[in-house]
Amino acid sequence: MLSRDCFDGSISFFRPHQYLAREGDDQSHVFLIQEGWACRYRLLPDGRRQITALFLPGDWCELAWTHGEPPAQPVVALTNTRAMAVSCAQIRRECEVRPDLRAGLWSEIVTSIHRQTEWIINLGRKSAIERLSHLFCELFQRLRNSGLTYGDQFAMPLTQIEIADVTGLTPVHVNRTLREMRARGLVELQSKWLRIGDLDELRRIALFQASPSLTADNALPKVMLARA
Amino acid sequence: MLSRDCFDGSISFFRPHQYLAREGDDQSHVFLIQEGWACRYRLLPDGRRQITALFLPGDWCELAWTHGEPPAQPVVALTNTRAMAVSCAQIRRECEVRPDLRAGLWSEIVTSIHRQTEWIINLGRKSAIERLSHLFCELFQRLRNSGLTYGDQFAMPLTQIEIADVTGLTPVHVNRTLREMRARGLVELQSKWLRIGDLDELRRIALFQASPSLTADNALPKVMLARA
DNA sequence: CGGGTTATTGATTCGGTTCAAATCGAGTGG
DNA sequence: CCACTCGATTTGAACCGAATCAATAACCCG
Repeated sequence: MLSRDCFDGSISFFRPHQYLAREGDDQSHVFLIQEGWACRYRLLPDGRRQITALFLPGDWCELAWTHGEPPAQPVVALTNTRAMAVSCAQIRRECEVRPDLRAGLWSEIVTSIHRQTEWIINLGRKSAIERLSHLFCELFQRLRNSGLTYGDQFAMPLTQIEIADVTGLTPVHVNRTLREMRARGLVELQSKWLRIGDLDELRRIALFQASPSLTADNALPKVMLARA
Repeated sequence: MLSRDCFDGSISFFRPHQYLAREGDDQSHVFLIQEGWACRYRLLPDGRRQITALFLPGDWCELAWTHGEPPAQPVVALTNTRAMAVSCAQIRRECEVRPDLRAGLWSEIVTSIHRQTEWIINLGRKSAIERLSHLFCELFQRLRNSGLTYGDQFAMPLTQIEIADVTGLTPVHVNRTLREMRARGLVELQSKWLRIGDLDELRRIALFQASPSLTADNALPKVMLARA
């Protein structure tokens, strides 16, 4: 996993609600999340909010920035977060001479595109319970690939408000839907800890299809930057 | 514009509903769309459909495939389509020796990520009229950048059913919303031709923010592959 | 303890869906 | 030129999933 490898960069810490990047910032570095969760989002003028990506341990926070593109949206920590700041210039420099690194970064960005595509399907065509089921399947899979699940459970720091902002629902309806899911034995969510009651059924409801590259697990060429 | 440059590859033609790629295909080439529209989509078991990307003239159809990743979703032509098939192997080869090409492809993929992110916001948090307004703003901007608009009009081959599959609505409600938009003088859509009545108002309703890289227009490093 | 988020539940409303049917338009063939 | 078809568009009516409004309870942290 990415987070266990050695990279060159300084370690940064963030508190909940603290910005990793603001819209339009001149971002000279990207982050490799080591611990904690962060998200990027868009706030509409009237207060509606949509979270457009979740960053979990092992994720790169915004490879898009590496080539000079400024952040299109703010990125904010959801929990206490530890991340390594890696210089964009360094990444570009290393990429010049290391085809394997280029391939690895490419692969990471393709993965993030797949995830976004799934979110589009989720938001466009699924019911509330399908959306929540999908979200939990995705989180379980991502965290499991990073060794951050414990049996059928994992730490789930999102509030119901944040879950609503991911799934395009209202907090009230998230609450009701969670109650139903609990009643049906699908999942149990309490004190920031999520237990999967019935993974198969959850996947079925979510219409979840494990992405090929993730089932053939860790087949993804993993990105490494040698310590300078 | 991409479509006017010289690339190496054979020209393919597709009829509406014909596949450019199927899910999981071993895709040895990508397409540079020269004329016509295509889309990628997911079909849910019960028939619900969500279109997850639109490919217009000048677009690469699925740079994600270049590094061996098979298509995660089918891509189908929406109109008669002419496209150049460019070998993935050739792209990878050229990338090895041409940093400018790498940068160009990177920039293209970042643009597509931004578009996907906007769709997530659209589907997650916007009303029907806001979604349609956004879609039309996006199409207008993309086509204008390719010189395919004529004053305040452009060819819009999508049926209302397809518009529904893009915006996550039902065809019936798309129809009603279009009627309202027509009544308010925002847009007029007839016989596959769309006229923008009030672009400023349309943008305001859509909560549309022109992407920075697109307003600084054609500032994007344009991708070129020399004819071999 | 106290104040502020977060979670929960009820009542009501509403945007959008669903079902149904009529209309329109472009082909196609007689 | 007309009859016929088939898809796309348009409109109506009833319904429903989720939003909204409102109020309380639980929790967390300083």
